[in-house]
Amino acid sequence: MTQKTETVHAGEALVWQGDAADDVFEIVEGAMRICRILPDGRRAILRFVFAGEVIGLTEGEEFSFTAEAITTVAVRRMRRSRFEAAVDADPALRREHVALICQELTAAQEQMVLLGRKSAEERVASFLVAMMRRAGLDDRSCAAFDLPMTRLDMADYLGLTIETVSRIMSKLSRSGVIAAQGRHQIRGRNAAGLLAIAADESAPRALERRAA
Amino acid sequence: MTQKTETVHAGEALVWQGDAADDVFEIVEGAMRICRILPDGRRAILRFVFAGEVIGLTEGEEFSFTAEAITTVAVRRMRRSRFEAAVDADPALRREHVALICQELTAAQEQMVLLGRKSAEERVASFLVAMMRRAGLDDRSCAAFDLPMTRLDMADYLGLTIETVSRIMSKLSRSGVIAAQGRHQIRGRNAAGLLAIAADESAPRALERRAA
DNA sequence: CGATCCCTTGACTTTTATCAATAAACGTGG
DNA sequence: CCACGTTTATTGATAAAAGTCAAGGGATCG
Repeated sequence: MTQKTETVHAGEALVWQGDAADDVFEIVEGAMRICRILPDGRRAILRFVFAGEVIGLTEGEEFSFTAEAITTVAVRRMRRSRFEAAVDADPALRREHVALICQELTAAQEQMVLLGRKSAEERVASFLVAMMRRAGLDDRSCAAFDLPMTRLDMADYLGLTIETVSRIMSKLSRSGVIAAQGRHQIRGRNAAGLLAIAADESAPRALERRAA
Repeated sequence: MTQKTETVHAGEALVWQGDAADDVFEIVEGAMRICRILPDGRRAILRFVFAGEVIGLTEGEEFSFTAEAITTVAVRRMRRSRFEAAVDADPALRREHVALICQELTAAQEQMVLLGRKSAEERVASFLVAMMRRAGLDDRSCAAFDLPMTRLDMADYLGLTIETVSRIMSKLSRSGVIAAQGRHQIRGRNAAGLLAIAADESAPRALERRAA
């Protein structure tokens, strides 16, 4: 069961946009970024992938993105054909497969709201909240959590520039909402404050409900 | 086979964010918008849905969005439980189901790039190209196509304001790339020009390929 | 310990949003 | 079918937010 893993060093690519999508990968350890590049070089990061998550679930013939290691990464590689056959054969696996894709879609939708309608400060706060939760921290916790990616990665994920991200991180530190411990570790100091800044949807259903 | 359809009039909601997601809908005729609202009232449109497309494929317990009719819409309603059972029972249907979800995810990813990294003009041009293609028009065609949604809908979909959308539509008209025929119909006059403005990724793989 | 890379901060510019005033399209009823 | 009222869109002037350019400061890694 414990299959061998491959190592991808920080900064190296696991797959390139345009490569034949013959494999599916499970991240065993570390963090990766999923990028897409515009013709003139602008970069968008579609998502970050952490240990336990899967890359390549929904690809067609070719990968539509480049996947690069942020830290040293350990991955398990599976032949797509074998993977798909296994999923197809097992109803439980099938359900899990669909659930994973749906989760990815849900995350993408939240990101569209963030990119389309939130201010720079709200974007950074939302991102920090998401990272905090991913680390398994409670919304009231003040424990530290990692931010393995660079400011540039954050900027390309949040649709901002590195300078804007940096300024907002500084501002949040100054106002005591977070406390930076080096560049890649944050201690939440006031998670409620972060949450308030994030402007996250608590669905004001009543407000919208005018017509039947 | 030809089940009865329900009618949703322009401006009415088919489902509300927060409603129990007990049904799946197929749009038979017309166009809808899928919206999410932030607590302070800001609105994001996640996608537009046209005839032949399905709403509610990936929802959990509750709908995470509000679906409103842009034009008069005819929908076929299916009980989710029946729908899921049918999909689960038929391998071909299962594949189609997964393919549809993947398509939605692909669209969401392209939208993330648009919202995160494209200028206002590029966003509008990309949108017009997409609408042109959806209408079945060739990239060299100069036929007219419909834009059923309002400028506000476009703005909320593209992460812009109504004024910016309007200004850019005017600019594209002035420069002869499109020709407006009323508010809701566009004649492409120079699809290549639109395409060039759209800054769409033609994956410059070679450029990026530095490291092994 | 030194070199590099990444990040931070400041000054200034650009883009897009906001506010406000028309103007054009649409729908309704006469 | 036309006139009117309403809604939606356009345009202009101004403001705000974020981007760009540039200089320095801190981490981090051999």
